[in-house]
Amino acid sequence: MTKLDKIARLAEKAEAKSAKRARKKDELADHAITALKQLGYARTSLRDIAEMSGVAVGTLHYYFEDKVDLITYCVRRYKVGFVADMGSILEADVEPEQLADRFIKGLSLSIRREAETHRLWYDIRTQAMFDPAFEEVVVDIEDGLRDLVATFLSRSGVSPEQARPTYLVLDSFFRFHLQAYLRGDKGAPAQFEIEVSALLNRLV
Amino acid sequence: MTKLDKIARLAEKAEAKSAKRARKKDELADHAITALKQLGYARTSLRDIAEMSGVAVGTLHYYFEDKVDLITYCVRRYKVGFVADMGSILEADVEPEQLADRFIKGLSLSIRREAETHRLWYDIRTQAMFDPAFEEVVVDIEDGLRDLVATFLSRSGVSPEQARPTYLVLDSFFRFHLQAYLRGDKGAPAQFEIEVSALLNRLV
DNA sequence: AAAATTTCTGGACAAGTGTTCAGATTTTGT
DNA sequence: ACAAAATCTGAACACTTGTCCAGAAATTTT
Repeated sequence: MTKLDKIARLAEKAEAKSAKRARKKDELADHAITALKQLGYARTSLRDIAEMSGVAVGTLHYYFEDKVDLITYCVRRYKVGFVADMGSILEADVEPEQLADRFIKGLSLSIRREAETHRLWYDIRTQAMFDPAFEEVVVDIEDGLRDLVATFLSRSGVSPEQARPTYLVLDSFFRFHLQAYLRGDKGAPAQFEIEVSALLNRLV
Repeated sequence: MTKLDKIARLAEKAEAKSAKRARKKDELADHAITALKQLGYARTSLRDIAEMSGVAVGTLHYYFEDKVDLITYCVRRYKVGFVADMGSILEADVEPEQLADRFIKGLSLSIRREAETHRLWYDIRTQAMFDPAFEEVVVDIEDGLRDLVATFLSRSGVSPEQARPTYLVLDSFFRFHLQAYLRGDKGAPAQFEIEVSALLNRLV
């Protein structure tokens, strides 16, 4: 075995190790999200998360720097998943006329199915107004959402420079009907579809 | 002195007393707001507020039921003031063409001058997604804001049924540029004016 | 001036917070 | 099988939190 082989072997091992660590991190994050989405950032303690994850508090600090690190990791993880999900809708080979409809339906379905997770995003986004520690993750995610809208628009034949204002409008309606849904208004997602359709038809 | 006179006198006294109490409440609330807008809901303790107000913690509980009562009182108080301020702009006798411009300028000025107070509103609005105790005040205020937009639209000759969607759009841009402004982007209010003008011109 | 009421104080309390770390346990490498 | 390294534990620490309340101080009423 040459020296180069040894080095290659070691690098492989190191990578496998850090991959394992990353998997565990994600596993912990997933449990943390289930706690966070129920209570929100400020009300969720590390002990809540530890209990939910079935580990001791110390373990959390073994994988995450501190509470902020843990939470930003969680929010980033879930929001990346959301953007990917919505992105896959846009990738599907559908007529431009049906595209807007699919996109809107995907959003309203997400209100129904992931309402609690989305409110966590709004919680963190607001926290970022007070705590610079959350600025980076919020800007990153918001950029990702804008890009998502940009690809939607470009596939619908609309100038992509409309991406930011369109994202803001979509976000506003999304948030509003999410809020109504969380208050118990079961018709909110349907209402969201109607109102956003009307708006987008004017644009597209 | 008849019996009725006595009753009238007593009623007067009672009213004066409760008016004094109300004044003191407002005075405490104003101090509380200066603390809250700097730290946000979750990070502001009653001791912070007490120190800022120059009273002991016990005094706060003498005037307010609990922390939630104190905070909802504060938010309601400041937001009523904001709606009144913006409303007075709409009352001024100006041409419908200039009205939109004035309205938008009023909003962007408020980003500049009351950025920290507005972020407190967004903080409470988000808290309401987790804590039903904040639902009532949030719905009330959001109704007030929608009505404000409704009067603006009606004075601009636009159907008032557009009030809710228009409020949502305005709110979305307001929040976004407020966030940018708080991050240090001094040009955000001007950008807000440009983007919202473009949007409203299409509508009005 | 005395009594009654309102207003205010600040210490005490129990419960909770994030973080640390010595040591137990498990996994990995040889 | 042994040693080394990684993983995990949970008690301890130093603070902070909202709330309560006996009693002092100020104000109002008689």
